[in-house]
Amino acid sequence: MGSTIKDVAKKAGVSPTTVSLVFNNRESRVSETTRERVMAAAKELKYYPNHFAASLVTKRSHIIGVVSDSVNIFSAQVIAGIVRQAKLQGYQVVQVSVSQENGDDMEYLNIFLNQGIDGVIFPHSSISSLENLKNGFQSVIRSGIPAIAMDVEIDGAASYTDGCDHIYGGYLATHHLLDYGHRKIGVISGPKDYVSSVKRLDGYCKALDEAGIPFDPSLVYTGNYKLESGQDALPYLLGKGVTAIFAFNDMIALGIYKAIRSFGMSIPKDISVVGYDDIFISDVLEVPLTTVHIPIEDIGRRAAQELVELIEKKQPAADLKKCEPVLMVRASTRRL
Amino acid sequence: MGSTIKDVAKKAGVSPTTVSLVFNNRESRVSETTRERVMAAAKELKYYPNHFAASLVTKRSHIIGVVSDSVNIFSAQVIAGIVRQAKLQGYQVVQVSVSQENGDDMEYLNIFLNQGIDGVIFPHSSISSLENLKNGFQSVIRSGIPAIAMDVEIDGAASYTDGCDHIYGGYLATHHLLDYGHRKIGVISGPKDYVSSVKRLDGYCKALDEAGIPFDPSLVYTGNYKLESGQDALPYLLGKGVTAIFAFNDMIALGIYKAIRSFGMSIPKDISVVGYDDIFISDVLEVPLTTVHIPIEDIGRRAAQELVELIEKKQPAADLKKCEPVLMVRASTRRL
DNA sequence: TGTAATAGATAAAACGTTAAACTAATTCAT
DNA sequence: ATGAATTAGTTTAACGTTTTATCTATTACA
Repeated sequence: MGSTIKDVAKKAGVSPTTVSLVFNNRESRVSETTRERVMAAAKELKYYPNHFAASLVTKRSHIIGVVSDSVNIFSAQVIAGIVRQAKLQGYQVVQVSVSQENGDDMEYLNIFLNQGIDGVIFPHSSISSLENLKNGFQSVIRSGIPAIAMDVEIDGAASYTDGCDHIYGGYLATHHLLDYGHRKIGVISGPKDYVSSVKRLDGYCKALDEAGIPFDPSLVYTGNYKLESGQDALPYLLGKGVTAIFAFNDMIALGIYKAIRSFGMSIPKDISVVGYDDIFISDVLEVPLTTVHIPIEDIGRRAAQELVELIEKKQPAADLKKCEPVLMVRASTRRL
Repeated sequence: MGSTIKDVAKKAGVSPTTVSLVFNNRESRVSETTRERVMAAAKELKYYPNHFAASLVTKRSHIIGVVSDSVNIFSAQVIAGIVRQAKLQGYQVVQVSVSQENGDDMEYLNIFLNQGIDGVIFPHSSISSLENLKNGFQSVIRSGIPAIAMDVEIDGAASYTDGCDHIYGGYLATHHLLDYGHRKIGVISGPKDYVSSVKRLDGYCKALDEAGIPFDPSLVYTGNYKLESGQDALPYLLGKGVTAIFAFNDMIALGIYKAIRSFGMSIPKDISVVGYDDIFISDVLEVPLTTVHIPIEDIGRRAAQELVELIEKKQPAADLKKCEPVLMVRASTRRL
């Protein structure tokens, strides 16, 4: 189709290697004047490097994979961030879908890896089964490709937990409820292996501790970050006599909303609710949701940045400073 | 890294060409016995073809691009469908993000195209500015690469409108409201150039016509499929004295919800609302939204299928039969 | 029986790039 | 003035496929 490096070389009166050098910014190797000559020739011939050819020899594709078997409103935003950051750093993002149904998908993943992907991200809760996630991740690790599993720690490998201070986030939410006079505060968490969930719980405990309230494990319902968790947990927690609930993400909070309605009760009159994430939905509800805001897209960006670091420097990035969650007080919590 | 076609050839006692033949399913060219021998050798050596090398000579990458500058809950689902279907047909999907800010992004798009993408999809409302969408699309078309712009018709080119019968969908929604006794029914549409919007309006008119009610253009507010449209349009339509509103998507309906609340009014007491799309949110609201359900992911799948057809057969797919929207009657509409 | 057709396999030449090793010319330190 | 170091560039050989044309048996046919 287009013109090749040779055409440019000929036109500029240099060797193909020189053209290559120019396009790969090995500035030290080529003088300013030839550099300009080459660029001019390239522009005139509408030359764009053929990445496939380059990949063939460099063994580097500048492509990273995002593995998922489902998208939700949260992971979609994370992925958007990954895509954006990747582009900035000269990488393309391909979405590798592994459908949860059939088991041979990890085989598929392997094939995929062998096709020259530079690195892989398993974004936040985008694989519905933890078992699958771990298998997939381990399979990638074995293949020697840099990989990052967001939010899940897997045998201390190149895993990663997003750069947000979720202990603080959990603290904020809980502190707010305590401040409003609540003493029995229920929790609906995410899965136990999710770092985000563990940390939010830490923050919850910390706030409780500060207020001199003993931690009661029976007030913690282990959910799965999905709407159903909220629905299922509500009756249980109501039974425990809580006056407020800290939902570890907004989807769970929505589940509470849904369930509370079916009981003919209302928020925040009968119960106060705090969510987490601040997905756009929060302020669209009849009773706007009080929630902990985190920069979701940034989290994706960080992951991408981290991965590129891993790919190019062969080592984890010097830790970026964590971003601070901020509490958005809206209408779903009330003073006792 | 892995083994090459030559290793397999050696092990199987055949030439590399033969191995290639086997892996490209040129069944006619190789006997069953050698075929098996080759496969056995390949499996033993864990051989996977190197796509970059292949692409270099075939000029085909088996990669399709999805161009977007933003994701929303709807487009995310569409994209998920694209990814899934693409995988099924042996294609990978890369997300090309074009940020709305700077104009030289179409330049970026060009570079990208020259890197060997087989086809491109501009999914549903994933480019925020129509102008940008058209520019981008045209730029792709010029480059000669098969392209599909979902929902927008662009100079009769290889564009595409999703396989849903939106006229019928618009009819369903309107008919429902008429059935409930509403006579003045407002509309908040999507952008004028969106096929989905035009069709839904057609359906609206058809239903009105059937009921013997003249079409009143002043009851149609042109929105942009976003929440703000709903908020902005509500006062206007209320002023017109409508008793019901057909929002052309659920986001608009959410905007109505938000605005109505601020007026101290309520749904469906003061006004009936029908949405469109049935994004998951619909039944999570305090007043579950009556809406027209369409199979969003399928729409993505179809687009992918269509594109692959275009790529491989060089012609539009024989038209797949359109999918039927179905009305989900919930609580946001009431009998007058 | 001899020739034509066919099935099955292969050799060699691309595809467009980069890496490694090399050369020539210039600069620099002593 | 001499040799070492530096700068700017080139030559050559990969990288792992597919394609085209070619070759060799084998089978079919008259």
